[in-house]
Amino acid sequence: MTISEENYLKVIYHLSNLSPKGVNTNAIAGMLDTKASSVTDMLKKLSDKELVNYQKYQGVFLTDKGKLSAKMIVRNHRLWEVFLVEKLGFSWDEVHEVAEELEHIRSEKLINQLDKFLNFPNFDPHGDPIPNANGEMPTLAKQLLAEIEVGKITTCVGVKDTSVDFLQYLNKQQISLGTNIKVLEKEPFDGTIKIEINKTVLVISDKIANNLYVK
Amino acid sequence: MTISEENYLKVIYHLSNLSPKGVNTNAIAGMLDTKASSVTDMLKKLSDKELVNYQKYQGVFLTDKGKLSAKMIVRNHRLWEVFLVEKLGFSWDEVHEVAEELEHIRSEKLINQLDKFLNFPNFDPHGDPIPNANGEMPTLAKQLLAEIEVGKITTCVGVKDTSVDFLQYLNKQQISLGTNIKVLEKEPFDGTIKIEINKTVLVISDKIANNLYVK
DNA sequence: TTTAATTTTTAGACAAAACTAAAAATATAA
DNA sequence: TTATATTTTTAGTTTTGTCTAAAAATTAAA
Repeated sequence: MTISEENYLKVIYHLSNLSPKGVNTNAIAGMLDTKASSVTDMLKKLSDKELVNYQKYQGVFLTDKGKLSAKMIVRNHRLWEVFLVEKLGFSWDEVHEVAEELEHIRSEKLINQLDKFLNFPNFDPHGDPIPNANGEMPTLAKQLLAEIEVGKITTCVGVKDTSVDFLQYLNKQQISLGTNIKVLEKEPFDGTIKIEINKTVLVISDKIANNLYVK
Repeated sequence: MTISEENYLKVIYHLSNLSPKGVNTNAIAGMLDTKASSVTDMLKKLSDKELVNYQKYQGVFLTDKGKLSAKMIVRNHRLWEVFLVEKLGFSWDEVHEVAEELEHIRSEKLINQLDKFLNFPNFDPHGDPIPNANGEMPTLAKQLLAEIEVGKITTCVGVKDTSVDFLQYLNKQQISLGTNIKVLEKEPFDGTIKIEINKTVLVISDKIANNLYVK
């Protein structure tokens, strides 16, 4: 499997969670920053290899084989992210780009030994679950901060948006995985929320509250 | 720079130590398992990028720029080899293939943090020197075992041939970096040498003795 | 339901890096 | 020194993954 094929599989995997009735050609093109015609070409190739079920104009689905391949790439990506943060001192907003390259290194032994070296982590630095060697995903009941009632205290366990801008905003506000957050007040008019973190009171927008996972 | 370009630079770098009057097209083709015509094409491209000095039919030299690039690839390769052995439990005959992929990951921060994480090692698991971030190479006075006088005790510090077969032969004989070797007897007729390792007496061929570095 | 807009696919082309086969240059041997 | 062998280069293809432009299918709107 080429790196390009792996990137398509990964994107289709992520998109199929959002659109369970077939992933659109345009959506894939958007994620990979390429043209729809290129996507069509690649879907034919992936289909020939039985990694996807593809019918012209009808969107695409991963086969079981394709899904497992995609999960292994996600596993690689997330394990490398843990390594970069825990062992090499990267911050959570710096790891994505490098992990995009490292995820394509082809060695079962490498990734399984890395997993062991990191003590079989269940979640990556953004709180996303890491598939195990069989492709099984750990689960964690989590909610968006926007859904928490006033007065409750919760703990940050993940981010929905993993963009550098959002992560750096969280750094600035001293919010990271494990941070305790108390919901003080919700403004119905615009959805802003007043919260308390480490004895500091802070007002955050609904956009922030809808991208932070808590438990 | 593409991965292919990097591989050419690396090979030219290794070969220029052996043939200081310009590296042959055929030699490069042999190392990269490709055809001479492909090499010619690539030499033109590397020449356009000022990574090599290339004159038709006259062999090729690395420019300073090319030499530094090559050293950085070698640095990456050897640091990853140290990581694989020291942290992930690989043996010295298993690391080369994976390091061939890891060496192409493009991130200054990654490699410099890895270097730090590994405690700035000077030599890789085969005893080869690791260039520092400026491209400077540590040196170590070493000799081939074949050159050692009868009666002397030396320590294994490296291998010249890093092939899997040779490394596994050494595993079988319990020879690794740091092993003490006493030269008991040399047979002038065929160059075989009788040595003592850990109180065990062993006869090795001249081929072995000419591929083991000692100090 | 017919028309318009959007999405997707096809057809044909291109760049990178390889290949084959033939030509040119260099090196070796008679 | 001429002839032969070897090495290297050129010329022309191929494959992978991309692109543009145009055609076809689907979806949305009048």
